[in-house]
Amino acid sequence: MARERKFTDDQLFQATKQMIIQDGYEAFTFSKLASILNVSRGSIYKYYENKDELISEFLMYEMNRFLHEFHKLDKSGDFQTQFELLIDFIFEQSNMHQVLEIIQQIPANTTKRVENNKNRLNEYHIDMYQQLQGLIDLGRKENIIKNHLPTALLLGMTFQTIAIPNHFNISQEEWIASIKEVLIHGMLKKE
Amino acid sequence: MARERKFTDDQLFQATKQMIIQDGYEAFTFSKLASILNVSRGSIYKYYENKDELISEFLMYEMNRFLHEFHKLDKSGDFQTQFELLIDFIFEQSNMHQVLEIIQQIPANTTKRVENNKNRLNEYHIDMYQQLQGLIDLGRKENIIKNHLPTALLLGMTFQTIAIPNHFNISQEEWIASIKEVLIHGMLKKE
DNA sequence: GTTCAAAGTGACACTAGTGTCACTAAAAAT
DNA sequence: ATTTTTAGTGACACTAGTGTCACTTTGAAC
Repeated sequence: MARERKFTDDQLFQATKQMIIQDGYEAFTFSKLASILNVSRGSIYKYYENKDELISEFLMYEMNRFLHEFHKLDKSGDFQTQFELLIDFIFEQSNMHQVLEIIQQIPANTTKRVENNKNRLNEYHIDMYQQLQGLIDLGRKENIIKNHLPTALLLGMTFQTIAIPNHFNISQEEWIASIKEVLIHGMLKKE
Repeated sequence: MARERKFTDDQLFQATKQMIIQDGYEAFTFSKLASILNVSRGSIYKYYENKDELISEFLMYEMNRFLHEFHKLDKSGDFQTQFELLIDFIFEQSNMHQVLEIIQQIPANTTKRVENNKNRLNEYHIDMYQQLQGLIDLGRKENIIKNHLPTALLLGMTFQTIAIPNHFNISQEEWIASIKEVLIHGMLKKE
């Protein structure tokens, strides 16, 4: 086995996540990462040829973790129950939103490993989207969702809610309950 | 007046906008800007000490333009009319969303001119927020908005809708109409 | 204890950006 | 035509990052 490693993949990915969530893709550098991990920059190149490769591996890792949690969600209730569980889940995994946005920023023209990861990330994304589509379809089968609203919009609006800045520090509980209320029944009182 | 300028502020801001919308704050460089404007990098330093200063001036310019348009909106109708006009307006000005996000990314510890601009941008932001708050208050006075929903959330959800990716290229018209429908009445049919 | 394979290092050459400044160019004022 | 004033230039020194590689370190296997 030879020499012991000074850092695990988990440590590396955790540090990467923190850097990316805080400052975004561009601000991520091997230098900063190396200093967080207390190793020399050169040692990271033993495992990743460059930044794009490292980040694409990180995204695979995060995506796997996320999908694993996602699949554990209870799929037995009716539409509204499952929809509310989904929103709770999205808020539990709130920084996943920032992580997923990074996928778009990986440039083309890199190594095969990166291209490979990008393709697999896309497949994962489609897989997840299909499951969510299944949830909306359930609502349609129950005949409670307005027929003319596009599925893509309903999912988009749902996911986008986690990016709304809560400047006034309204409690998480009230915040989430209000989001559910608006998405499901709208902001206006019933006449 | 001496020698003629090779580029106007408008040209400079337009090029800046394009670069920032396409690639974000970090990717903006004096080198690229200079090459778009067909001047030497050095000449831009005649007007702006550095990137932060240039971008903060650009944001002032954009914000002024945006607020000017905003103030022209018809404020005479009832809540629902004005709200729908607001959403139409937001989509007309859709890249303003990306522009506003840049404000957060200007670092601290720069020149006084930058600090000054940041403060004024904040004031503008508050000004706009108060007007929007006025709109929500109108809805409350008309007694048609559910009382328990926080104003900040309603505005947040409204503004966030422009960032929803329309991957399936649903027509702008249908997209906006659906957003209005969900925000106002929710995704579920009335029982 | 020797060997050897993998982990880690730090110096090197390179790139792409920054900010400055003495200098040149051009248009307006005299 | 000369002067003045401002616009613009490009070379210079600097910084912060990249990717590489010969070399050192370490721990397990023999």
